[in-house]
Amino acid sequence: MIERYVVRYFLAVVDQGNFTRAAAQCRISQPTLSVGIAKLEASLGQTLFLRTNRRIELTPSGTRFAVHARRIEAEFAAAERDLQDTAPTKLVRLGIATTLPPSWIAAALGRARRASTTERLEVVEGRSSELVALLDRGRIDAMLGAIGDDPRGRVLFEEGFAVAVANDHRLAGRATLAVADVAEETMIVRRHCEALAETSRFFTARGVRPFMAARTVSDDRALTYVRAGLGMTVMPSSFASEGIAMIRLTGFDPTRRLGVLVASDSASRIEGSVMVAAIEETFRDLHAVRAGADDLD
Amino acid sequence: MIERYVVRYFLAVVDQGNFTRAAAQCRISQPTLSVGIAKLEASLGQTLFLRTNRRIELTPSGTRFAVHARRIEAEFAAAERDLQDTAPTKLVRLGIATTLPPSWIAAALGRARRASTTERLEVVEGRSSELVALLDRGRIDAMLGAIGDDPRGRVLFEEGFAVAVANDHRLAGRATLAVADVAEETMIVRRHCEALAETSRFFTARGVRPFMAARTVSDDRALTYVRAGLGMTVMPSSFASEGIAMIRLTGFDPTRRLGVLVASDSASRIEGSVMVAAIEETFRDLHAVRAGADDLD
DNA sequence: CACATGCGATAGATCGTGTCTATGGTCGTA
DNA sequence: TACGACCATAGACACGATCTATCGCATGTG
Repeated sequence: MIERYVVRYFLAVVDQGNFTRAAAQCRISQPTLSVGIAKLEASLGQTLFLRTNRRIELTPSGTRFAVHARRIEAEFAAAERDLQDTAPTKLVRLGIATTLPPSWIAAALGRARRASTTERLEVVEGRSSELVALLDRGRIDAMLGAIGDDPRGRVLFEEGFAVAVANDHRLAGRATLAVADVAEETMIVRRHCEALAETSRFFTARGVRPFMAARTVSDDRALTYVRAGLGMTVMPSSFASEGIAMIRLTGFDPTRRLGVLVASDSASRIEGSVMVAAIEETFRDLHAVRAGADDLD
Repeated sequence: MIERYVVRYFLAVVDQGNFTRAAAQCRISQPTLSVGIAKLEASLGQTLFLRTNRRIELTPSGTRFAVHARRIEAEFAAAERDLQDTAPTKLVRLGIATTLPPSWIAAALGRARRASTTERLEVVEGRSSELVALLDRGRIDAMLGAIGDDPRGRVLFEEGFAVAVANDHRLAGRATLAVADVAEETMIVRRHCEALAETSRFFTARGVRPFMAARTVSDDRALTYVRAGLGMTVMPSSFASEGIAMIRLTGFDPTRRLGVLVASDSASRIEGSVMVAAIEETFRDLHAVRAGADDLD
């Protein structure tokens, strides 16, 4: 009996023309997809793809099946859409970590709003660790932020940390910085930073103790200080912005894994959420753009 | 994400108007179906059925979903049919136990032949135990016969054993027989009978030792002997036939479970087989008819 | 030619979840 | 009041969808 998931695998291969990319699109591993297609072919008694080593080709049977597959998926989608429309407005309580760039959050929320009128979004701010606690207590349905290696989480991307200096700073042109370069510099402490502990350990281990000119829990404030020339600070690479140069510090490479975490008991409600999907998409896109522009991580 | 199997569950409920019967139709347990429907409703954010205690009713959303569900199933079916038609003729090597009534086998094979022209059937005869061995060695794809409590098997029905006597025998009119009734009778031994061991144990345990007038491995021969008045014999109830009366022997109630067993490695090839399905159907029907006509088991 | 790279298939282990049995709750009916 | 018909819930189990690791096979590239 053909199940829907293999139909999705099949269409992914048709769309991507390649098993590996198709697997990525379905968010499964390549072997899983391979097995799935094999199973489909077995239960139809037909070969659907010709695997020449350079590219995948549809067999005649494959082409024929593609028509049905498209209709099947379309019909599922139609059913979901149709029923979704009349579903009572559902509330998604989303926690968003304050350590995400505000511009990204703005973009994501805007896109989420445009994505659906049948869902209401309720945003709760907080540090990632606080949000996880809220999630466990059932106060929010999902969270977006640093998720560490929590097995329940889905990673959207991973990013490194770098030193933010003002564009007119004497070190602004440098591609990388050594510890010695910053030893005599003035720094600003972002007290809420996920990598704060690791940062101070990094410096003390190397016998370096820069002067701390300010301590803040606001990223905006920290960036303002940097732009004003008060000092430099360590931030996630994604905070790159106007008037600021992000420079990698050699030997210092903690990373944070940004992604979503869904409360197990609200999983079914969140699953089909267009808004959450839109938000995830936005973050992935934004990261892709940034990663293309410079490659700090 | 709605999977196909829940759509099938949904349609079964719509068709049967009742969770319990729907579960039976899907060959799953009632709780499984309950959970499945609940899952479907959750992921659509809609109640699909009104469970009043006496009957199940579709909600408006349910009615709407039913339209899509029907289309989805139709499309899956169309895909399977479409591709099946051009699939290379597939060979189903089916083992059939000799302890099944020949008339049933004839009916089943006839219906199987009419069911499909894209499958070829190769029949191997043998005792159930021999067929299991062939199955394990990969020499046949499936077998039909007594399957005991093999967990791999699907039971079609269960039947008891009874004493076959000629219609003109002095005991022919009796509803049941006691051990004493047959103590002085002449019996015919069906050496290949699944219940042979149990039968002799039954008699010896009661200190009864009927005269054995013949030993045979052919059911036809045994029936002929019985009709000819040579003696009586113990057979599965399904062997009831013209000129023979089947009488239950009180205190003697071994049963045999008739069903199909599919080789695990050819499961995918057999799964969609129209012929195997037709054969199963035939046996179920025949058993139902017989069970309705008389109730020996 | 040797080596690297990209891609799909296979094998074995793991884990999620579909399925089961057992049981409870709620109506109707005798 | 007891019983039967029916669906929901809970906990256990088992299968299979999925994963990681690895192989084999082509095709480039120095």
